Amino acid sequence: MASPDRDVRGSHRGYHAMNLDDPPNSRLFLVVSKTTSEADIREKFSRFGELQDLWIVKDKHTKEHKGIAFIKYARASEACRAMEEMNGQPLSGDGKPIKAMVAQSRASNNHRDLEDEDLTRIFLMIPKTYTEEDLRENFQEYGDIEYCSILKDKNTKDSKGFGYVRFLKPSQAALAIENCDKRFKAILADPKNRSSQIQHSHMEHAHGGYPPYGGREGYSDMPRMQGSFPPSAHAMSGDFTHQRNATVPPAQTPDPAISRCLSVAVAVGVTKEQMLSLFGIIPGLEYCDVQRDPYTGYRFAYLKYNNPASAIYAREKLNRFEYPPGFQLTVNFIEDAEAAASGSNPLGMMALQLVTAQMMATVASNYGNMAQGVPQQAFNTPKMGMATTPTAEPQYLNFKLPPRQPLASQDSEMKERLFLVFSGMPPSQEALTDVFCRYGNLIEVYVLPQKNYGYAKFADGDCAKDAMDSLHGQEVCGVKMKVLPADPPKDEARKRQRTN
DNA sequence: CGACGGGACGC
DNA sequence: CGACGGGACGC
Repeated sequence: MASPDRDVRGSHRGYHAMNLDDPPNSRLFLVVSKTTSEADIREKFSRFGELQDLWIVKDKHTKEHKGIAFIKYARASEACRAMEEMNGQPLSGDGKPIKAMVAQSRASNNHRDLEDEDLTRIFLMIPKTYTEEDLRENFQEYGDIEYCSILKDKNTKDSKGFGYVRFLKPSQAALAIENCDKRFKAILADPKNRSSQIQHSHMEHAHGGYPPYGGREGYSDMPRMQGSFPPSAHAMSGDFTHQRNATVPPAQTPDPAISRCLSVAVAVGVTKEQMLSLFGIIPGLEYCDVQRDPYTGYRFAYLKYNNPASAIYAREKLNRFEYPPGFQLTVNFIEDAEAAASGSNPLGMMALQLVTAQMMATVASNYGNMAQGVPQQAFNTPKMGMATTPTAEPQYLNFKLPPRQPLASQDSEMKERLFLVFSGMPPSQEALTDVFCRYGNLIEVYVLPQKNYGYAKFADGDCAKDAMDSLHGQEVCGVKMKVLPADPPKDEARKRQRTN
């Protein structure tokens, strides 16, 4: 018979246990025939994802079926897919097409129908050096991109570090928001050009009502003259920015766990095939892939041998090897995360993602050091385009730091936060990152703009304590630094997420 | 046209 | 003393 109802059984419990607007746009408003039952809806809608709530609106007293239902999915992408597939389809016997639309948030009293235009454009923070093409290359994996645009200073043309990506379908934008690197801080963009948009509703966090708008004939914010307009999959713009990979630092020798897996920081344009032929010289190579950090654009290869000896030998022979000429490979051991996931395919996928995240973190934690011993001019070329522009830091501190350690994943839970105070102009974020990562499990360190203090977030309490014990009172780049346990964060309501 | 549900379980 | 980051689109 029908599918089991494990998720919706006892929908009242669910209703009270869950925030209906979390995540935003995960709820659908259905207009159906008055004869449609819960079972009818469940049968048709459960295939799109985890149905967390299902409710048919009935008159409070007469219990009359009003031809309206609300369903909630775990994810906005599921809700959007269901809408895209089911809107306009007949559901039950009478054959009348139903309506399926993303529901307005419960907090909002606005009942304007949400249009695709409201749901297909995302807004995100990007490195200042990102181009529209970089954005496209990073986000096309989530769907059909209509265009990418980056906000730029009118006069200097410098990127302001914000961008927009317009997808063709709401589900694609939702997938991008759900799955892209956290550093993008991607959210659904507020619809543009909704004339006299209510900017400041009296309601606290409601985003206020948008007056109705006319017409769906194309979106008015579409940049004219977008280079690669039709959504296509020619990502070969390999020319993005990786000069700096030519200058990767020496590999971290100290005591990385010996494993069969290696990461290799590589230059722009290096292909999987090239890596295969290079590392395939050593017998036992069983996996090779070249990937790119979606945020920084760093490119690196992931290699796995079928035995540790081969991996050790490969690193021995190829670390700092010049390839291609003029570029030095940086080869490091990384954890064999796949071993932890015993067997099955989905687990293998997760493991690979873990490995990937770790590699990215490793590269990220290395870049602060990349400028060392490198001709400064290498960073002044217009094509440079990395996330940040490090300045040469001959030595951060007056003692020898422990070896670099990979950053923790951006998703990991913060276990400890340190409060940093500088006696003068704080060192760059890159330098600080490179210093604090040495104690392991660093998530992020940042300094508040125009201030002399900042925070270092760790995914591990012991690592944070190590960092504090070692770094408190030290001079970093000539600036005295205090490192103290941070007070609990001021709990302001959550970062704004548009909920309509 | 078609917009919001009473029932919780544990400090 | 030193306490909480960065968010919006020409006309």
